[in-house]
Amino acid sequence: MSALPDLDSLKLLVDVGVLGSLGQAAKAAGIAQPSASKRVAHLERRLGLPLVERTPRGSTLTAEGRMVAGWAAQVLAAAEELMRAVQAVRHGEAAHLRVASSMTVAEYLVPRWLGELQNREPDVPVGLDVVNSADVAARVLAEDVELGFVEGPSVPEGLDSRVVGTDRLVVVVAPGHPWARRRTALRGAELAATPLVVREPGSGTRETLDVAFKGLHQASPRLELGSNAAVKGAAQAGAAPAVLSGYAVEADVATGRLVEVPLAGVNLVRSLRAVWRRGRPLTGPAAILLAIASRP
Amino acid sequence: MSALPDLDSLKLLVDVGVLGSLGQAAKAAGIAQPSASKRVAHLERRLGLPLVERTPRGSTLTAEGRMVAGWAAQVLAAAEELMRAVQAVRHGEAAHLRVASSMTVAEYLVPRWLGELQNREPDVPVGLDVVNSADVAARVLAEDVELGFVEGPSVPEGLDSRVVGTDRLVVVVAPGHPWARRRTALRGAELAATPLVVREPGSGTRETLDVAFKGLHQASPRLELGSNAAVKGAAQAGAAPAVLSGYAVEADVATGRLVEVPLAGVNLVRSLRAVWRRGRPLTGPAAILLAIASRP
DNA sequence: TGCACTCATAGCCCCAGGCTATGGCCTCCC
DNA sequence: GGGAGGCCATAGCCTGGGGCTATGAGTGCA
Repeated sequence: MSALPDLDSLKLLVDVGVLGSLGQAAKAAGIAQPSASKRVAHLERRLGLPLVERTPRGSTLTAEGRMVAGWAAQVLAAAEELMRAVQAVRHGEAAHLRVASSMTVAEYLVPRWLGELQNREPDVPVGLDVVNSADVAARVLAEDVELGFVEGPSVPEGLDSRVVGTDRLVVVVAPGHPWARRRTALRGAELAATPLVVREPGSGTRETLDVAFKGLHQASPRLELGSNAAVKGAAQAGAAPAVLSGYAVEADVATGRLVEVPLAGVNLVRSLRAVWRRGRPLTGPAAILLAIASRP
Repeated sequence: MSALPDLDSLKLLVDVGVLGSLGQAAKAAGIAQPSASKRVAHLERRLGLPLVERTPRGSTLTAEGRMVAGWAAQVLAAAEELMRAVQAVRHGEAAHLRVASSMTVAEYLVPRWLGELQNREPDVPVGLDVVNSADVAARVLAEDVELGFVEGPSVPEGLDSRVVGTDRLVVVVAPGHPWARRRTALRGAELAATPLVVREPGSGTRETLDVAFKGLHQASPRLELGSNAAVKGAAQAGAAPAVLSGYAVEADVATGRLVEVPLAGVNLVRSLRAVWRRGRPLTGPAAILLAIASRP
């Protein structure tokens, strides 16, 4: 495990690239120029690459520096997404806009929408509750929150809704698992009869899966775990195939930590919906957020 | 700018979730238990959320903790991708497998492929050269590297190739720009006649653009910049519309920092190809990497 | 030739975060 | 009932990374 970099230093590097000098980047970071100088030098030592070309009239990134800055920007974007989501979770009380969401949507999509909302309306504090789908509906009905996001096809009575996306449950295995090399699509019956690593009963993911398996002979799960991360971990360790939201495994499949198994004959697509109280048209920030979420 | 979190602490949090106790997570991180205890407490204070439920027989994540751990996992994945890529760039000398790639592929796709290669063949040090497309071809021909990745349709003589993906140049503007609200697709002629923020001549991105504009009346660029990050920055600042690889702006569009403008009547799709010396079939790690990259 | 800008070095200082040692709490088992 | 063995938190010590200021060297411009 090759010690992780330090986000502040990465930010500094990116800023050097954008601003053209160590001193400017230091100012942007709120530190003195020599500190920035030292930090960047430290980063160069740690990565073992020359990153910055110093000249008496400014600094530019080396070829390596530009590459590293590109990757660093990705890391920073993810970190900012985290901070945004945390803000929203924390500001539950004082928020001008209150949103409730079930887990998958909250984890992978809501932070992005909130990011754009913040771009357009920087002054609106947003509160985010993450609960299960049934509770989302209850909160919207109780007018605890203006807007909710839920998974699954059923829209509880008393709510208006709009589809804002779709999620596909996928089957993933560790790269070493026999199914990783499978060329023929897996049939629903075979999947149902296999002991799987799955989310716990009551979660939206599990419910979708159980509905899809209705009528098939279904083996008991190999493991039931309470978070997407735990399920992924178990699957990576090779315990058994796992079934998870496509959003949750996107990055892992892209980087090869998990392999997606092709699937046929079983419908694991579910729509993601925004819901709000019927006959109570959305206004202000809630309307903007819905518009953002509805965009293709 | 709300101070960035610390990756080691995030890793610790994720590990607590997976391993079920602070002490275990501490051991995994190579630190003593009280240190981990303090770090996690510190993280909780900083984010303003209770993250961990401590009991005398272990610790589990709270609801908030599971959410934060989910986002943290995304950040950590991006950071690991960075470290992998840095390793590959640095190990240029001693590598058993040498790869050259042009910028866009190197920045957004190669680290992922290398990640999977490392999963399958942990002991192969990989060297990565990032140069422009012409140089990639030269290095492959000179047998400096076994495998190259280039953008664009032209395959230089003497090379075999396989398409491993496609990239689409997209037009993006700051959210405040008039085009951000445009409903009708932009025509090629209008785009060509607009002063744009673009990459420098000689870059693959610029070349593709110039080819697509051939025959149209073309305005001179508003700005020419040497990296995708710089172009994005200028576009975000509202300078002018920018044209960039879809991979480069994916995250920014998703989070609303940039808005993609629909485009019609001009072909900005280019294929990404793996190239190798003709008549020199790939073997060993190079063959595996090609197989990984070729996967849909 | 001075001024304005760049960056690096030197030297000081402080606290964040590491460590060990200890104690409370709970469960399991003898 | 009473260890034993997990868990965690607190206390107190110590070190080093990384902050700061002050300064000097290099370059370009007026």
